[in-house]
Amino acid sequence: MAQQVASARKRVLDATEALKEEKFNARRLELAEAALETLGELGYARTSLREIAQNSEFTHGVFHYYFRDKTDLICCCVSHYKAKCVTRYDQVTASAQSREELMEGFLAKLAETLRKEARMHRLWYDLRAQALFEDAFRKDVIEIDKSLENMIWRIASRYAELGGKRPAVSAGVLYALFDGLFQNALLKFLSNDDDAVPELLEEVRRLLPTIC
Amino acid sequence: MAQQVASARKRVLDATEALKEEKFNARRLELAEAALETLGELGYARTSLREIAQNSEFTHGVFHYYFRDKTDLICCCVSHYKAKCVTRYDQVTASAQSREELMEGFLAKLAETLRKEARMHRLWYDLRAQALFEDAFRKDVIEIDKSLENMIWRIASRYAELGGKRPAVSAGVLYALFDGLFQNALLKFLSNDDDAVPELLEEVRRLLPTIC
DNA sequence: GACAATGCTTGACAATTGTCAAACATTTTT
DNA sequence: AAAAATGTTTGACAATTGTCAAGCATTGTC
Repeated sequence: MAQQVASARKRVLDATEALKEEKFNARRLELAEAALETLGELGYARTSLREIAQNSEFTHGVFHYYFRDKTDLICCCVSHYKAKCVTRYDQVTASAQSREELMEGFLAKLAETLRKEARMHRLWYDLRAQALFEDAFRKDVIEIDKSLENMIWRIASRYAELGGKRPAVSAGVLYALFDGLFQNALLKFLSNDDDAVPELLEEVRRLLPTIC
Repeated sequence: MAQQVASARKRVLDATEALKEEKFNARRLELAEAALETLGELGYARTSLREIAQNSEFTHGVFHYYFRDKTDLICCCVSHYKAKCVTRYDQVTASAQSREELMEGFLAKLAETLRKEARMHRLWYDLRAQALFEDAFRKDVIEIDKSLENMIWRIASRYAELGGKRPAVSAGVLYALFDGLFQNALLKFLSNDDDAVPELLEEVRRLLPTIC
C-alpha cells in the first residue's frame, strides 16, 4: 500500500512537472514570437534585447529568465519560425484537383506571402546568412532549409502527378531555383518595385510546366 | 598672354586636384580592402570599426577621415567587392574552344571559388540580406546582383553557342538557380561537409547541358 | 493563512559601440 | 625654411549592449 501511495505521488509530481514545463515552453514561444516581430523589422544586426522587450509587453529581464543568452533566444526564434511557414502551401496542394487549380492556388499563395510576409522572409534570409558565420545557428537553419525544400517538392511533384508526369529535376535543384527567384523578388519588392510580384508570378507560371 | 598663364595654372591645379583625389580614392580602397577581411571573418553584425582597424595597419580614427560613417565604409566595401568577382569566369569563357573545355574550366573555377573564397561569399550573402533592411545598401547590392547575373549568362550562352544551341531559360532564372545552388553548397561547405564541393559540381555538370 | 517556489521587474555592471575633436606628424606649397 | 595643407593618432564622449543579481509580486502548497 505504501508503495502505491508513493507511486501515485510520483505520478502527480511528474504530471505537475510536465505542466510546469509546458507553461515554461509556452512562455518561451510567446517571447520568441515577440522577438520575431522586432527581428523582422530591424534585422539581426540591429536588434537588441532591450529593443525586443520594448516592442513587447515584457521587460528585458524576462528574456534572461527564459533563455540562456541572446543566441539561445534567436535559435528559439528560428525554430519557431519554421513551424509557421513550412506547411504554408499544403492546403493548396491537398485541395487542388487539377494542374490549373494547383498552379493558381500556388501563385496566389506565393503573391500573398511576398506581399504580407516580406518582413519574416527577409529575416529568414538574414538568419540564414548569420548561419554562415555562427555555428550555433547552423543546425536549425539547415533543418529549415530542408523543410522548405520538401515543401516545394510536395507542390512540384503533385503538380507533375496531376499531369501524369514527374519533375524533371531533383528536389535540391528545384528548391535552389525557387529560393533564388523568391529572394530576388523580395529585394525588388522591398525596393518598392511594383513589378516584383507580377514578374515573379509570370516567371513561375512559365517555368513550372516546363519542369514538372 | 595673361589669359594663357591663367589657364595654364588652372590646368595644373586641376591636375594636382585630380592626383589628390586619386590618392584619396586609393587609400579609401586600401581601407575598404582591410575592412573586407574582417567583415568576411566576422560578418556584418559582429564587425566594429575598431575591430577592422585592429586587423589592419591603420588606427580606428582614419576610417572617419576617409568615410562619412560606418555605412559609407560598408557601401564602399560592397562596391569594391563587386569588381573583384564579376569577371571571375571571363577568362574561362573566352579561352574555351569546346563545350567540354568550357564545362571543365567552369567547374574548376567554381570549386576553387567555393573552397578559397568562402569567406568573401558568405559576406556577400550577409550584405545582400542587410540590403533587405537598409536602403543604403540596396542600390549597390542590386547592381552587383545584376552583374553576377550577366556573368552567369555569359558562361551559359557561350556554352549553348558551342553546342549550336540557345539557353532554354532567361538570365534571371539561370542566375536564381546558380545562386541558390551556390548558397546551399556554401552553407554545407562551411559546416565542414566534405561532399559540398563535389555535390555542387555533379549537380552543375548534370544540369547545364539540359538547360543550354 | 504562512510559507516556499516561481515569475517578473528594476537597476547596476562592465564592455563595446560610432563619433568626433584636439593634438601630432607628415607632406606640400610658398 | 616658414607656413599651410593634408594625413594620422589618440583619447574622450555619450549611447548602447548583454548580463546578472537583488528585490518585488504572484502563484501554488502545506
